[in-house]
Amino acid sequence: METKIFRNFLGEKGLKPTKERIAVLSEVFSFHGHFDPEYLYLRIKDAGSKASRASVYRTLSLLVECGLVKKVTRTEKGNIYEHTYGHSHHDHMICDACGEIIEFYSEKLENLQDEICAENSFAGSTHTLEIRGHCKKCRTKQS
Amino acid sequence: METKIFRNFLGEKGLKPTKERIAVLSEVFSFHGHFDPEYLYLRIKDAGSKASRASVYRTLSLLVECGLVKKVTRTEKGNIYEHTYGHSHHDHMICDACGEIIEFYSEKLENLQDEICAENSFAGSTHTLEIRGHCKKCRTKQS
DNA sequence: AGTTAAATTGCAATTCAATCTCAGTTTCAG
DNA sequence: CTGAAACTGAGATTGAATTGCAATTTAACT
Repeated sequence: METKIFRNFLGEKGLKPTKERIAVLSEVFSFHGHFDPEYLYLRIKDAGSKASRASVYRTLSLLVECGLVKKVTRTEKGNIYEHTYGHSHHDHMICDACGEIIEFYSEKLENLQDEICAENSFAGSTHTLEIRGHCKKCRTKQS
Repeated sequence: METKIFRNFLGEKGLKPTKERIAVLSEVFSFHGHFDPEYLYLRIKDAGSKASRASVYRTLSLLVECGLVKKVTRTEKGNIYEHTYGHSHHDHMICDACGEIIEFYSEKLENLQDEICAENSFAGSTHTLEIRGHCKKCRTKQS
């Protein structure tokens, strides 16, 4: 399914579904969780496919452009991505103590953000909300 | 006031309030708005003070560490900062076309986030919300 | 004021993610 | 099949950020 979407996207842009691009695509969807370009590059090699770092970067941009992948955040070590197809939108809470990442979703929150965008004549397309603090476990451990 | 806070912070860490550090500090608080390290470096030069790029970067880290300055976001062109002392909490909308940064604050949004934290037994301390899209100007320009 | 150890600076070198260049390769429409 | 256009990989390049280091500055203590 992802493949179909990607091939469609490429077709519409006059781009070609090369082995390298498909290798990147399949690897991105072969696991769950966050990743950075280098990690992905190594996984692709490991999987026996081949695609240079340059191709990984180039393909990643395409995947983001067609909405199959999202750039989650930028760290001091580079960009972090996650695949989004088949996963609904969510935001993150990150525990400063143990690093646990809790995903959450709130319809109300989404609507409120739309309202705020409208108030500012801003056409919002994506957002990132990251709440930092302490998770239940670490809260009690503290006291 | 900022100066007092910063001097205190330096004192506690056994660091020295050098001309360069103070020059960076004053320049940061001499204007309102967002900035990147290079822009700050040029402003300092312009103001007749002197501090190398290295010192600007090093001092900026200290200012973030002591809470007077906040790293707002990371763009493809580098980090963006803002001074926080004397400014209340707000979130950002960033235009993908022209890079404009719009600040906003919503009481409702804050409350809603508190609710969501409570639902997840999470003790939230800070958050970052960044909405990306197109600002009014770039919206109309597009069509 | 003078001395000295520790902190600091600036420059240049370095790092590292990301992008670009370009010659050789692959794709696919006709 | 064939050729034009699209792609690729390797290495060069970019640019923000960091670091090493010799020279300089700071400030605590005489």
